[in-house]
Amino acid sequence: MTADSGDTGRGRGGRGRGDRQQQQQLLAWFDDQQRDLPWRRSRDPYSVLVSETMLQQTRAEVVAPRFIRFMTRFPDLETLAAAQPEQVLAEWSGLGYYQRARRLHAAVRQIAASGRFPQGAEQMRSLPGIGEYTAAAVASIAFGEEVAAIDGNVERVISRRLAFAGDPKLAEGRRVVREEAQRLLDRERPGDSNQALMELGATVCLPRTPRCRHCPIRSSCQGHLSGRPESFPAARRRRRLERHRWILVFCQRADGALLLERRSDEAPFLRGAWQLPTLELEGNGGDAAEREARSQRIVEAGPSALNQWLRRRFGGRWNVDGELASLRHAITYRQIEARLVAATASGRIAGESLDWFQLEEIAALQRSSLLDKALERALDEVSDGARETRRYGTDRGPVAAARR
DNA sequence: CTCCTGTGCA
DNA sequence: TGCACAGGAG
Repeated sequence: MTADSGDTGRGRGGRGRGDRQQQQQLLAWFDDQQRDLPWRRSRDPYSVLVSETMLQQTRAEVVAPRFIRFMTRFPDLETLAAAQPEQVLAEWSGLGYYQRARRLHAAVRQIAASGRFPQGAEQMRSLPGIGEYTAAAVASIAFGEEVAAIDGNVERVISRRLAFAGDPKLAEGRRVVREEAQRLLDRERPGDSNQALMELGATVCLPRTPRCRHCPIRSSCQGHLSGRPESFPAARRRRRLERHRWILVFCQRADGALLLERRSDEAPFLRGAWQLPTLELEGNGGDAAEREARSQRIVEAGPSALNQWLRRRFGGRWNVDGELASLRHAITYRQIEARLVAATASGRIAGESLDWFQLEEIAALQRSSLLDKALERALDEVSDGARETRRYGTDRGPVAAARR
């Protein structure tokens, strides 16, 4: 549903005249400049499915001879369906990603059993190994379905075309890219439109060095017009920040010794490091009891609940005196928001990974900089007076000194 | 969204 | 040796 009923605008999902012109320029370029690749000689859905599966993981030049071999050995869907998995894997050998070969085989067997190749992208999606991209590619190329096939190349081409500042992998970016890719589809030749965009990405709109002078649609490309096409797509955000909320317990004995806890060797990070006794309220650490504590929201229930939790975890009797400070600490993509509380303990404290240390001994331990940070803050707060400050001195203190 | 898979590259 | 990639799956 669209188009040229006199409107030049680009209402959402609609097509303006400019789109039509870009489509034609893109197709003309593709007709003229496309590489001669073996899978482009047939629109048979099975053949398209095989090539798309191979191309998911391997460059076209490498795939070309292997595709020919594969199609010689398994020329049609029924032949492949009848083959043993070992035969298929043997033919796939050297291409890697054997799980994909197994899924292709399983999908082909399902299709053969059903007696008919699924006619649309939507139906194909339910087959093993066929995701959004592959379904759209096969449906558009083999069946002329008007659906954009978005692979990494298309994502880059469109991001540049729009000078899109966001991350095309994220939900909003995916939507933006899909809508624009959809606009560039020619209704008569959606398969060629899709392939043209992918070809453009593979040969012209290259990741590092776009060759804009060779691009058939540069006149409408915002990235090109911006003068810095290579800066799109925007650098992908690093791994999503993991947020952790911890409570650090500062517990100092009358003789000045501090209670420390050694992190498990199986901890997701900071393995084996000594730290203040720590409650991990949020994050993926902690043992079973700790996860239970989280689920019961014990800490939100107040200090007495915290006392109980400490007793359960470490034994003895606990009394949380108050909050000393809150601090932030970042370790690569993990961000720790820590509340530092002071507590006193009495009775027998249990645990093999729990021990008392004099301040001078701490410097020799394996510890994270979070411990140092916390100790400085804690000693600072606790001293609360010139005499005490001189005694532990955050600047001259053994911990700070050892770190230098 | 987050994880996973092998591969290829730095 | 660790990370980026490129899709699919859960």
